Amino acid sequence: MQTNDTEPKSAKRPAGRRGRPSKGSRNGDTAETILDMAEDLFSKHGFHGVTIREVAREAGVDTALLHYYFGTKKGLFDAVFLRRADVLNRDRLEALDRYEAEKGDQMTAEGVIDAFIGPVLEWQAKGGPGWKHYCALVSQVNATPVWGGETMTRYFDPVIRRMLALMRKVMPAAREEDLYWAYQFLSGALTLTMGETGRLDRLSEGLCRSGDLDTARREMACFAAAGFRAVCKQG
Amino acid sequence: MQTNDTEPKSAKRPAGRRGRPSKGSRNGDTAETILDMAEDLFSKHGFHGVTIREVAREAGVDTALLHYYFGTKKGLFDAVFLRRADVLNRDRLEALDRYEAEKGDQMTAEGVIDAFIGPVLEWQAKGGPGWKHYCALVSQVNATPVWGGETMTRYFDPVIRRMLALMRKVMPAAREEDLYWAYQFLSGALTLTMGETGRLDRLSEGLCRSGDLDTARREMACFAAAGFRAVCKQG
DNA sequence: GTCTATAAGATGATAGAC
DNA sequence: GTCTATCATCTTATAGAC
Repeated sequence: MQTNDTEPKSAKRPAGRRGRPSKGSRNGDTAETILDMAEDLFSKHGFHGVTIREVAREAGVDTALLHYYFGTKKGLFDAVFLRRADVLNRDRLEALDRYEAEKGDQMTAEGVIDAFIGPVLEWQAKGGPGWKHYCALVSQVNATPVWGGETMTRYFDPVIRRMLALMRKVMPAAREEDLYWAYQFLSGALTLTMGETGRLDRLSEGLCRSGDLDTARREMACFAAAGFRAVCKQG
Repeated sequence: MQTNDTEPKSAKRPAGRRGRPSKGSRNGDTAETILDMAEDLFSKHGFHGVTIREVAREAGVDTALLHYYFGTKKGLFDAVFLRRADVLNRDRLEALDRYEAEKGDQMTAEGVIDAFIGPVLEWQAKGGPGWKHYCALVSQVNATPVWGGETMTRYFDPVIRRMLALMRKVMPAAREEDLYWAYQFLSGALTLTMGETGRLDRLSEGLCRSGDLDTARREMACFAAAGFRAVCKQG
């Protein structure tokens, strides 16, 4: 229905229960449409702020169908969260690997951070509305106590560990604690940017746009690289 | 009930409708107890994840009383959010003013940022559980689309503008866009830290603790100051 | 696969007694 | 101030027809 999400790579389809529909609604995949609508609504109102009736209405189906595909409301949410996590993880690991292979011991903090944040901001900018919604959802989950932290850990820790491994090569004398704190600040900067809340636009009275993700990427790499170096007493 | 919130300054009491209770429950201020419980629950589950019945039960009163004091559920939420915002804004403006008065044109980026984040992390560390809940709540609201951004703007913009004004004095040649982007990254770092989600603890396998706010303050000032300088091409 | 019908309970809010 | 009682609505979820 709105999944024009085929820019950097190609999406997966880990549907809640089945894979192939065949008839009925004129579009290709009903489960996918449900996920798109759920993604949109969850990203705007959070898990508790959305009812499965709203999702069903937006998707043009009955609530019973959501239960058929995803079991429970939580099952629907998890399916939404998982769908793009795989794509994101693959692209980010690939970007970090490629960067290391290219530069070897010529790597810089800027380069590592750019490889880490690049795929995210790329999808957010060019992946269509679905990806924008997904990024906003991740931004919210990251700020949700207890289960939000656990969810982020479960899905995204490997990429973060890979990034930190590269950063250790760039700054061999860095203390471990400093690296972790610096990562936390980068994480906050990235997830807030993924929210595109429009706060920056209002604050700067239109001078900056939250949606200008090329600028965000450049500025964030510069800001965070300097931050890493300072905190880790390097350069 | 749990408001041992008298460390840096003293709290205000902008109760929803009345000021003075007189009899009934053995504690001093019923409305304040309701606010404490609502603050706790909202900070853990978000606005939609909490029912006024739960708040009433935790506070040991009937739901009708919540409506008596705060009108609607949204009214209750706003009262929670406003209660400590005044205290926070006063302290932060004061800290920035004091820093400028002390240092004049000897100010540094580190110093400005420390004055900006100091009062927040101070309350979070030493203000008791109520302040911890409040900080986690702000962290979530900051990541909430549309109304979250508007809420943050409404309550906290003056402090931010004051901080940016001082930063302009420290770095007179900085471009405005760069200042705003740098602020956004600092904001993300600060609000994520205010969440104390425990994510850092898990990621670092216990090496760093989210609740170690003295370290957070020191590292954040160092990280963000270097970031500001780099992005604004100064120093 | 998709829908109708409905169970079984929770929700925000109000009127009015004390 | 505080509670009891209640309304009208909405909630997730399931059974079963087509």
